[in-house]
Order: sequence, then structure tokens, then C-alpha cells
Amino acid sequence: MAHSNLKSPFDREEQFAAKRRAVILSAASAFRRRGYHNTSMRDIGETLGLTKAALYYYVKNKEEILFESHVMAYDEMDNILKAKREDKQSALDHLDVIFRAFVKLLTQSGVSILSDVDSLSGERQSEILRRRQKIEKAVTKIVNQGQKDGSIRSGDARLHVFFFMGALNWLNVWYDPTGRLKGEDIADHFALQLREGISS
Amino acid sequence: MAHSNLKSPFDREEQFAAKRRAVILSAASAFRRRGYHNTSMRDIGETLGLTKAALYYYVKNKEEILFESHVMAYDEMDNILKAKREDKQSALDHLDVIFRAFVKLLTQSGVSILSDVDSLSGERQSEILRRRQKIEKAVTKIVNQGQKDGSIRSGDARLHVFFFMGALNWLNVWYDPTGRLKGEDIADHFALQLREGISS
DNA sequence: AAAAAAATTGAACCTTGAGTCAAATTTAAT
DNA sequence: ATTAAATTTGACTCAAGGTTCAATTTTTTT
Repeated sequence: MAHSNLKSPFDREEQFAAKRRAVILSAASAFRRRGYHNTSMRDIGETLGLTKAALYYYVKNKEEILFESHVMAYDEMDNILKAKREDKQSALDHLDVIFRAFVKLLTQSGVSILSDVDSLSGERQSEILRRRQKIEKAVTKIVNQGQKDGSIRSGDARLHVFFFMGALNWLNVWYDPTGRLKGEDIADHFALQLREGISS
Repeated sequence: MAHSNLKSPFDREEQFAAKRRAVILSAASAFRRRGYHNTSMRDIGETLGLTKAALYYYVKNKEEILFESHVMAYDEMDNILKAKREDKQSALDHLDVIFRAFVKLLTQSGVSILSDVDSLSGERQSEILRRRQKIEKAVTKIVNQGQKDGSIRSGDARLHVFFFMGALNWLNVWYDPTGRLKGEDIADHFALQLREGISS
């Protein structure tokens, strides 16, 4: 079963990328549950049926895994924020949609977030913090718009945002994917609480 | 200047306890900022003008410091929860008072919380998780009462609680004691957002 | 089937940081 | 001033875990 000599090397790269991604996602999940420093390279390897040495074929070092897992999470969040807003939609409604999507992302994909940023060094840490701020800024901007269009109560917009972003992060701690609470339900509940909390 | 031979040994114990407390508080603050594993015993000692070896005079090991810092935080929170509720006060008003106190605790005292629980082992970890649950239960109970007395909107009480408890924990990440935002202001803002979010 | 490339491994290396301890220093008691 | 107790230290041990690498196994190519 010969492969076309054009596609075949491409397949290779894809295979590699897919496996690398698997390494990072699996590790990210462990990091979320047990923490970065309580998860050894050995642990990460074993979960995938590999030796810790094998991991270094896919990844430069442990810190890179942590970094990439953050990057993946923020990529997803950026995508969510890119979703165009319906024309006649109020900023509050827009925020509702986005927040729901965030909750679903955190409960349903393997993607976790936001822990152990301190374990990143120098440039990497800065980049992640920059991306976090970027997201906070984007969300804050929506809140500002809502204060203009009258859908959102006045007050320090940053504090509005910190309040409900906390709910997202805390989710990572208590949410149990095997529990009876479905991501969708949490999204509904949280979206309402967010709305009532800041609508005017 | 002779000391009474009754008071003097008592002083000693107090001195010792005070220093031990200082060690734990100072370490807790570092843990909150940089994380448990990114803070070495050397770091902790230096902040206090001591060698790391000296720390072991006050403390059995590093994990004990982490444990005690959690215990201190939960002790404070327990105290806050003990505050008796005014008779004609609605559960919502009661919750308002408590939440405000929590915010002040986290912004003003050196007490931080809730991170790196995974770094505690066995019995210690269980105890801390037990205490966290105890507090969540107590708060949830108030929410339940509020749903009975009509001051709080119906819905899964646990989710109500998870939402605004997230705001507290997130506080530890973004709050900067040297910044312009005063703890009192944050408490006001957050209390309102909490209220609006769940009142009926 | 041989050769080349990709993937994985075992065994070692190395650094970091927690914990120990006997000796030195500081403080209090007689 | 001496003695005793409390406190602190420097030097050391030790284990854990991240990283490297030459050698081996597996997969793909010709």
C-alpha cells in the first residue's frame, strides 16, 4: 500500500503533531488535577504508555509542556472572543454568549487553565500573562460597551470582570467531569448569575 | 530587672509561638505570590533574616508550614462564619456581611488561601479539604435559608455558592496590596454583584 | 530483504532543594 | 561571672526528578 510521495511526509508531520498534542493535553489534565510540580515526567509518560525519555522526542523540556498547555487554552479563548456579535444584540447578551462558551470550554474540552504560571520563567511567563491580560481587556471592553448601551450597570468595569472570571477559574478546582453536573447546566446557571449580577 | 519566675517561662512560650507564627505568615505570603514549590526554605528564611536550618527550630518540615497556613486561613473564616445573625435580617443580608468579611480578610490580613492543596499529603490534605467543605456547606446553608425566606432566587444552591466563591479565590491571583484598589472598595463592589446575582 | 529513518528505551548524569546535626553563638538565670 | 538554656548556623547527606545520549527496536522506504 504505497503512499504518494507527496502526501506521505505530510502525514508524518501530522502524526508527529498529533502525538505532541496528545502529550501536552494529557499532561495538562494531570497538571490541573495534581499541579505542575506534583506531576513528574515519568507520570506523564506512563499515562501515555511511554517512558519519560520518549517525551523528549516531542518536547524540549517540561516547562515547554506547561507553556504549550497555556497557549492552547488561550488560543481557544481567543477563538471564542472572535465570534462576531449580532448587530442588534446588547453587549450584555454578547457577554452572555461568550461566558457560556468559556464554561463549556473548561468543562468539556481537556483544556484547563491558569495555574502554575509562576513556574514559567522569563519570556514564557510574560507571554502567558500578556495573553491573559489581552483576554481580560477584551472582556472588559464588552462590559464598557454595555455600560454605554445601557445594558450593564455602571461601576468599575475591571471589578465586574474579576468577579465573574473568578467563577471560571474556580471551576477548574471543583468541577468533576464524572459528576452529575453537566457542563451545559453549569453554563446556564452561571450565565444567569453573571447577568443578574451586572445588568442594570 | 528580674522577671517574675511565673511569667517568664510563659513569655518564652509566647515568644516562640509568635515567631513560629511569623514564619508561617511570611511563608504563606510567598506561597501565594510564587507558589509553594517555587519558594524554597532558603527563601523563607532569608525573608526573615534567618538560615533555612533555623526554620526547623520552629517547624517540623516544609509541608507543615503549608498546612498551618491553610489552617490559619480557615480558622479566620470559621470565625467570620460564627458571627451571629441579626434576628430580623434576611439570609441575603447575612450573606452580604459574611462575604464582605471574607474579602477584607483576603485583602488585608497576610492570610492567603486555597492554593497547592495537592502538595499536602494524606491526612493533612484530607483535613484541609474537609475544612474547605465545611465552609462551603455553611455558606450553602445560608443560601438555602435565603431561598426559604424568599430573599434568594431558587436554583442549585451549590452552584450559587461556587460562582461567588470563585471570585474570592481569584482575588488571591490578581489583587495587589500596593495597588490603588482598596480592600473596602472591592468588598463593596463584590457584595453588590453577589447580591444582584442571586437575589430574587 | 536490506537500508534508512523514526520512535523508544535504559542507564547514567546532574542540579536542586529538603532535612539533619554537632558545634557555635546568643540570651537568660543563679 | 558562670552556668544553663535557647537559638542559630555551616557543612553535610540524601532523594527526587529533570535531562541527556548511545544503543535498540519499530516502522517505512526502495
